[in-house]
Amino acid sequence: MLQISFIQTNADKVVAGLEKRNFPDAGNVIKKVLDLDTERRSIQSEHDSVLSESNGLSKQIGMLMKDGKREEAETVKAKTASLKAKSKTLGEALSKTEAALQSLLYTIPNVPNEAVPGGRSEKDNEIVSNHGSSPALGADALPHWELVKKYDIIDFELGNKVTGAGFPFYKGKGARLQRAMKNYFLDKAVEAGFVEVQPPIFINKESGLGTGQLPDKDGQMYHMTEDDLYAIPTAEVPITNMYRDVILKKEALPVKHVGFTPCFRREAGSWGAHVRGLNRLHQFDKVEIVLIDLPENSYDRLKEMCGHVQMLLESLGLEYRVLNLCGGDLGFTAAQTFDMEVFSAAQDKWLEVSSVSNFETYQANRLKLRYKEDKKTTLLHTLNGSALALPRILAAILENNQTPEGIKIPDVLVPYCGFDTID
RNA sequence: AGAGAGUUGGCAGAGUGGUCGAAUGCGGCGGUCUUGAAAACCGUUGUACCGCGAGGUACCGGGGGUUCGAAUCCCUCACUCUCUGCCA
Repeated sequence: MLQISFIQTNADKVVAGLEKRNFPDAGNVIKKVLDLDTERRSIQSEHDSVLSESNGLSKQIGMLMKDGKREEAETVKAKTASLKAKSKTLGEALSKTEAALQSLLYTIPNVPNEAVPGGRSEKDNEIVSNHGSSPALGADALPHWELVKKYDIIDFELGNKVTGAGFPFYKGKGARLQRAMKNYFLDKAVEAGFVEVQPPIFINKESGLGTGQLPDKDGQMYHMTEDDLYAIPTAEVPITNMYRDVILKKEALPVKHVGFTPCFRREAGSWGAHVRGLNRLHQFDKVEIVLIDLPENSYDRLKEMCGHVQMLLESLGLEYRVLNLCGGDLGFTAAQTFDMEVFSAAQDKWLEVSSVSNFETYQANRLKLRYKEDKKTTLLHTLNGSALALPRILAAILENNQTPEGIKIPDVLVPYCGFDTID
């Protein structure tokens, strides 16, 4: 969430930023925040001074008891009653105000970076660049959901039977190709200096709050009520939360991690005819890169991470484009996001395969992730990106590389697969 | 899952109702000494909030309670360890 100190000194900037996101009634919401904060401070001052007085009396009582002056102690004790009542009232008022401020802050998204274009929806995203090209497919070209049937490499019906829609089975060369991509993506990230981790795929409430999935996206995660755990929607959550309540030494920066996990998304309300096959799933595999660094470096790091993702896409020979997300399409916690979309030729569609974001201090403030220098602690910047999400890459490879002889596996994956054609 | 024992500052580890935000040791930082280093010695060393400041408040696993006063007593939850059970 946003830092209250930042809002205090940059109220206009915050309001303007929120308006760029089309956040409703930004001016009034920010005013409410500032009012609550003023109230909080005045209550705390008063509360603290009552506590201070009461602490003083308690100490007096202690000393009197020690000296055996029991009666004098009783006299002082009588004085504490009114203070106690006062401190109780003030304490309750303080918690109430703090809670109100906190929950209001939780509803406020991050302020977009200046380079984020204005706009309402994905239609307004800025296309930064186009790369590569897709093959001209014949009229008989099949979309991937037909191809996977033809070669029997993914079984959606079986998934329906065993679990439900959006939980496919990968079979034979389909499963092996998934495994190949996973290993290839992990190896490339490790080469780029990301330290591999294999995190838990369930997380607790604190972690959900730390990276901002809670309370904002409560309904989008699978929730196991028996143990009050959530299935992760992305490895970002457990990996970034490794650093919750951590004060890093400056020398430890940048922190770079990569992890492979399945990701679980309920996708409530976003199901429909336009999301066929692998385009949208409840469970999918993803390799995620996470980076933590000093505020002054974070936008350079964002570029580096985008560069890494682009290198992967180029090595796979896929046509892709880079989008600078507009304010209206930006995720709740992000200050700036670049999406990478690959062209899936047979369905004639761009598929988002990576989303690389800088959260600036928004997550760090919730996580209490800081670094220390000369006795001063400062919030760090967190970033993450997909590198990459597997199913949509698979969809594009299947469609773009289909030939009469079968589906050609990109050269870089052949050593990982052990075969060069799916036929 | 059952029984028992625990959870204290970066780490180790005292502290069982009152000047305890917390002894001591180690580590870290600064200094003295040294050609340099080590050793020794001296000093310093948590986080957040409020306050212009002086200073104040809170935090001893989380939450709640008893009390004028809680690291210390009570309740509750989580986690760790030991034994038993179960299990990839």
